[in-house]
Order: sequence, then structure tokens, then C-alpha cells
Amino acid sequence: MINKDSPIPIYYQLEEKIKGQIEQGELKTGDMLPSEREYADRFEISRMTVRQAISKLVNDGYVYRKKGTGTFVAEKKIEQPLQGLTSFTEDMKTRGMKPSNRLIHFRVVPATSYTASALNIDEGAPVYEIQRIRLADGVPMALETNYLSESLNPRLTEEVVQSSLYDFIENKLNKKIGEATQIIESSIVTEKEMELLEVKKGSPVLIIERKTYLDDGTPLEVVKSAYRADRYRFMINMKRN
Amino acid sequence: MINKDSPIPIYYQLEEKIKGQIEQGELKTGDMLPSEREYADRFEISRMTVRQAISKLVNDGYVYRKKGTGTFVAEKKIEQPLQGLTSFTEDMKTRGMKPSNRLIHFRVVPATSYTASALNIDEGAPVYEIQRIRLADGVPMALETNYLSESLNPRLTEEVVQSSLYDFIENKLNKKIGEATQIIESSIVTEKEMELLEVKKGSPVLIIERKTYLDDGTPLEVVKSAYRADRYRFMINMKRN
DNA sequence: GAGTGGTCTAGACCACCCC
DNA sequence: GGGTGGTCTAGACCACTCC
Repeated sequence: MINKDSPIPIYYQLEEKIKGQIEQGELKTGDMLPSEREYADRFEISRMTVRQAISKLVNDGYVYRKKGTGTFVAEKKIEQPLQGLTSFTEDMKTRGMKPSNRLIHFRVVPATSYTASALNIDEGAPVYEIQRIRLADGVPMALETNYLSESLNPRLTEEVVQSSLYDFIENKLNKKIGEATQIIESSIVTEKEMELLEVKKGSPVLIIERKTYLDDGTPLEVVKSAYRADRYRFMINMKRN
Repeated sequence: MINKDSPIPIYYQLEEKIKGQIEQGELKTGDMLPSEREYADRFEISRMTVRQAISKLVNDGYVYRKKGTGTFVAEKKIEQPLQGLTSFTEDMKTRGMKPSNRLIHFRVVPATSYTASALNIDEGAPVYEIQRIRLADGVPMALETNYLSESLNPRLTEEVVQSSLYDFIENKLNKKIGEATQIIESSIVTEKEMELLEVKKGSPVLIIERKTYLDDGTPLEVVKSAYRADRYRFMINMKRN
């Protein structure tokens, strides 16, 4: 069950094993897990290693600990929202739809004061401005405009933005995306959005403004999107501190 | 600096100490932290204890690790959004506004099929239905309707809901709130919302549907809210997995 | 009192990075 | 080669819960 000679860390093997038992129904909601000491004995590993595995499961909401009592399988959440930060492309794939893009423009412009302060660069410094219609199964879902520093993201081309920007950033530029802050608000379509998104005048849209950071905290991009309210709902999961 | 005889765990003392140094500017963005071994030597504690402290800081985005190189202070985020799951009351206080409520109704009704499935109770079972106008500094911000199982939340009264529901749940009923999933969408006000929120016909609203769970995964409540788009923006932070 | 999770120790070997 | 974080061990004592 646990291979101590494997290059895969033991805590990770155990974590996946328990997760599997929960998903397969071998461990049901409310069941008490074997104690940490029992796992340690059974697999002849240290209790600290067991704790490392279980801690991750607690963090991900699979199980919860009760001091002096034990560790238990948490109730399954019926709807599983998007976990963590995702791109439009990843988002649509998860929802079982086929993402595509229609490029409106791809150009380099001088940073406005807002963009400059968000990206932590000088005002007027060159930034890529990428505007795209994002479609799912061929239907327009959103109008999205991205701003990225030119100097920090070389080799960005029209071809790249036809597919997935995040894929390029992570796998070609080898940068690690850390987190993002998003501001979400409700609004009514502008004239331009109305045409491009193919909706009626007065239609509601979900405006999402995202700032993405690398794992060292460097700002990566600013994105402003207008999503059709009739086609898109934003789903998130939040933890109590 | 570190008190080993204190009832406060050592890892927590160290975590707070480092966090303080970052916030005070003693450790600046990009600075390398002392190595784990150095912390261990300096405070005469185990390296595993140091790792426990630093792991929390990594999780909270204060620092990041680079394998084989060191641990570094991450760039400060300029805007700090709400961290984690909060109630309207807590939310408004954080934004520096004074929250208040106007109770529309407080009653017990039989669960609809939707409410029943969300709360994991039988259809027709009694649920509290609490509808309130939520105000900030006296201005209507949102119309909110909560549904909670009556049997699982005894002693809930009109008085309680005049202040903070979460405060009551956590401190009087001693239940631990775990997490929530939220669906956010954009819409146009209904007739009823229009009157109660004091906005014009055709105004956009942010619709938030929240399901809250206790830490063992038991559903606690279902909430449907309509926020005035001109007064409220939703801000969140998401991590890349 | 027995069992549980929470914290902590004093080591160890590894892969990785930089010089 | 020397320093770093990543993983792991085999113990220990504590507070807490349940019987």
C-alpha cells in the first residue's frame, strides 16, 4: 500500500490513499479515521509523517480533527466549485465546454497610471494590451482585456494568446503563478460590449477585475472582463479563518 | 524573544515574530529570511518547529520558499481583500462602515425542495426564514434572505438576528463554521428589491447565493442576497493550486 | 485511565542551487 | 562543496475527551 522506496513522498502516498478511500466510499461521512498512531504502526512510518498527510486533507476539507477524540470524514459537498485560481480556458474545460477566442486586438501601449501602479512599473512603460472575446462552445461569454508588462514577459505573440496565456506563462516562461485578487461587480452592458457579446441593450453583465501575482508577489497581469450574466455565474469556495 | 515556558506554542510565537518583522519593515520585500537551521540554533528549538511556523507564513502569502536557495519575503499586496469567509456585519466593519439591519420578516416555514436538499433535511421540515435589509451607515446595501434548519439551531430569535447571526452561531451555540460556497451573478432588480433597496427600475444588482457549512461539513444555512451594484463590490483572493 | 490530537525534539538523508 | 529547503524518524509530554 505504501512504498517506502518510491520517489513519491510517503506523506503524499498516504494522503492519496485516504482520499481515495473517502471517494470510493470505503470511509463514509462521519466515520472516524484510524488514529495517527495506528497509521504509523500499520505502515511502519513516523507519526509526524502521518500528520503531514492528514493535515493536507484537513486543509482541503476532506476530514476534520476533534481534539482528544479523533479525525473524521467530513460531509461531502454536493456542488464542487472551482478550486483556486483558474484561467478562462481551464474554467470552461472544467465546466465541460470548449473554449475559444476571437482576438480583437493585440498591441503594445504605454501604461496608464492605473495599469502602471497595478503592475508596479513606470507610467508610460510599454505594456501588452490584449483584447479578446472569449467563447464557450462557440457562444460569446465575455469580453476580456489583459495588460502585462512587455519587459517582464518577452516572446508574447498573437499566436500564444490564441490559446492559453497561463499555460504559456507557466510552461514556457517557467514562472510560478501565486495568487490573484478579484473585484466582482454587477453592471449594465456598454455599447461596445453589447455588440461584441451579442446581447440586448440594458442587459446585465458581471464585471471582474483581476490582478494576478507570481509566487514571489510580483504583479503579473491586470485583467478586466465583462461576462454575460445570462451565460456565466461565478462560483467560489471560502474558508472561515 | 521566544518563551519556551509560555502556554503559547513556540511555532506560533515564531510565526507572529516573523510576521511582525515583515510588517514593521525589518524584513523587506525580497529579503532572504534566516535559514531554518539558523532559527533553530538561535532560539534553541527544533528545525521541525521552525518549519511549522514558516509553513503557515508561506500559506498566508507572506513568504515563499525556493528549493535549495532559501526563504524570501514576498511582495506586499497593495489592496488587501477580505480574507476568508465573513458575515455582512464583519464585512462592513472591516470596510469601516457601520452595519445595521431592518427586519422584513422572521418566521418558520416548511422547507422547499431546494432548501431541503441544500440543508440536507426533509422537504417540508421547519426552517427559519429570515429576511433583512442590510444597511451600511444607514444606506440600504442588500436584501438578504437566510434559511436555517429549526431543529439544528434552537433558540434563534428575532433579537439575535438584529445583530450578528454568525456571532450567535459561533459563540452561543458553540458551532464551528467551516466554509461556504458562493454563486455570484449579475442581474437586474426585481420590483420588490427596487422598493426595498431604494433604486431605480433597471438597476443592476449583484446576486450572491451562499451555502455555509460547519467544519464537519454539515450544512448550516442557505442565503440569497441582492446587493446594490452602485454600493457594493465583491472582493476576493484566490490561490493557484 | 486509556486513547486522541497538539506540540516538540535532535537528529538524519536527499535533491537542489550557487559558487 | 557548502548551504538550503523537503522529507522522515522514534521518541516525548501535554490537554482534551470519553468511559
